[in-house]
Amino acid sequence: MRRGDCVDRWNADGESYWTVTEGAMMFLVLLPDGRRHIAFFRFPGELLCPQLDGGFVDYTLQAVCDTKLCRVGSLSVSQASLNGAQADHILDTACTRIARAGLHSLVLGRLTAPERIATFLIDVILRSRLQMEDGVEFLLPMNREDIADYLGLNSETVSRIFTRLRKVGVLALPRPGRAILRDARALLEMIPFEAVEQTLMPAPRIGGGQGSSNGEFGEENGIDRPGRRGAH
Amino acid sequence: MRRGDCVDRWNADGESYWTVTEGAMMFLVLLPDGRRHIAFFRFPGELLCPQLDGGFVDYTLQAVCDTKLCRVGSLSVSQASLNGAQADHILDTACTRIARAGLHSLVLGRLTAPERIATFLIDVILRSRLQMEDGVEFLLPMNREDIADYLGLNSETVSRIFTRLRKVGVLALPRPGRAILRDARALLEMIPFEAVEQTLMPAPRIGGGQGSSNGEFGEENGIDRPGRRGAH
DNA sequence: CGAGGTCTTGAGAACTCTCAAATCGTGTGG
DNA sequence: CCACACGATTTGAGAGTTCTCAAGACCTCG
Repeated sequence: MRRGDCVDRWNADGESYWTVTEGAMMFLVLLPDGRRHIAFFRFPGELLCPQLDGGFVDYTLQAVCDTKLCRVGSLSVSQASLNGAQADHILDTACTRIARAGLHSLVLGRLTAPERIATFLIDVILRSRLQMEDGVEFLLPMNREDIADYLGLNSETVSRIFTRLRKVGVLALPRPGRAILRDARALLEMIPFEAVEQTLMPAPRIGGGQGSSNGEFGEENGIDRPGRRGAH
Repeated sequence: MRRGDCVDRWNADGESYWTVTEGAMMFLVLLPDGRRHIAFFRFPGELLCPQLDGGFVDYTLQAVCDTKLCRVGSLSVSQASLNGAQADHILDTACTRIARAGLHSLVLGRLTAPERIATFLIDVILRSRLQMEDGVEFLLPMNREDIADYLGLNSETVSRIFTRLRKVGVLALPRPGRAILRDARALLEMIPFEAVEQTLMPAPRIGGGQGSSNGEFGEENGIDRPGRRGAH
């Protein structure tokens, strides 16, 4: 798919789901008066599933850039049709999304524009399975307006902040769609969270798959208890 | 419990969950620099469950006012320990929360202060199982600051908008903690959504919820490519 | 090399916030 | 029962961040 191509209501039969293989997808909401809002981006490896993504009356799921999807299955997200491991995986994905969504509300409700951008960049890097280290290069396929609509800003503000980050030496933007982290520490210091990793990449919370640092997929499904989680 | 009382990390054993019986609870996040954020409120009948509510490193679950909780059980939210109906219910709750959270992101990211307040009030009324009709009286137990921290505003702004709503005859506030809807139509017209009920009160989407009347499911299929749809 | 779109930059406006003070309401103690 | 004290709410004035509108620069693609 190319930028702007849609997966229309993306559930032919109400049950299909996909993963992103390459590129990125965005979930776009358009208000009657034209305001635009992007509810989330999905990167390679992440699941697209109507039941776990929905909640809007009007939306489209669009490709951010050249993107490939892989149809995982036509699966009723219901206990009746899942085996235990599948059910736990679905449920864990759901919980991770609740966590992410809650964090995003905090970002939109309480962070300044620069803080939102910094949080966004760190999130992109971590979800790309990269380290927060100087020199890492990462994909940033969405344009300024997409980022703005995701962060509750406008594109000019996003642009100004990117410019500032470039001038301060935090970030380099060698070509569109691509970015290099130049000063990881400075970027981390821009955001008002302490436990960044745990905050942005919530650990699985269902069925005990505790070791995985991969927020989106808890491929483990043992049934032992991780005990109390979170910072105390 | 009285206002401010906490359910500390509310999962002694990591597995308990409750419902609110009376009053209201709020999920409070405090940033290191003192900024306050309320991720959600829970009203009577709604479920409190760490796995389905979490995602923050630091939070407290506090009573908004005099509140009673009822412990539903000590239940592992995992396929292994649930029967089919329970699992579907948990999963459906999770999906509803994803939906709500997505909507809340839109509210915080793209709505003006008066729109946020109007959306909030309508949400409170609908979740109290009341109709959007002139004259309905409803509980509004949270104070201005709580509302502000939930909506990404500050308490003075909330207060100003409430005052305006009172003067315009949309709302009456006979006593703290209680409100009367005077002009339902006017309140509805303040918000930029069309299908208010479906937007604010998402229908169940697990286990047969699919065929329902809202336009959420079951249209055409799969991936379409209407050329490029991103550019206007 | 030209066209179209994206990104950048600037100037002014708008909305919301901050700080401050007055008012209101409730609970307490005399 | 009344006075007082404390917290919550309201209101005002000014400041600040972000938005809007606009124009120019840049880049990619044909």
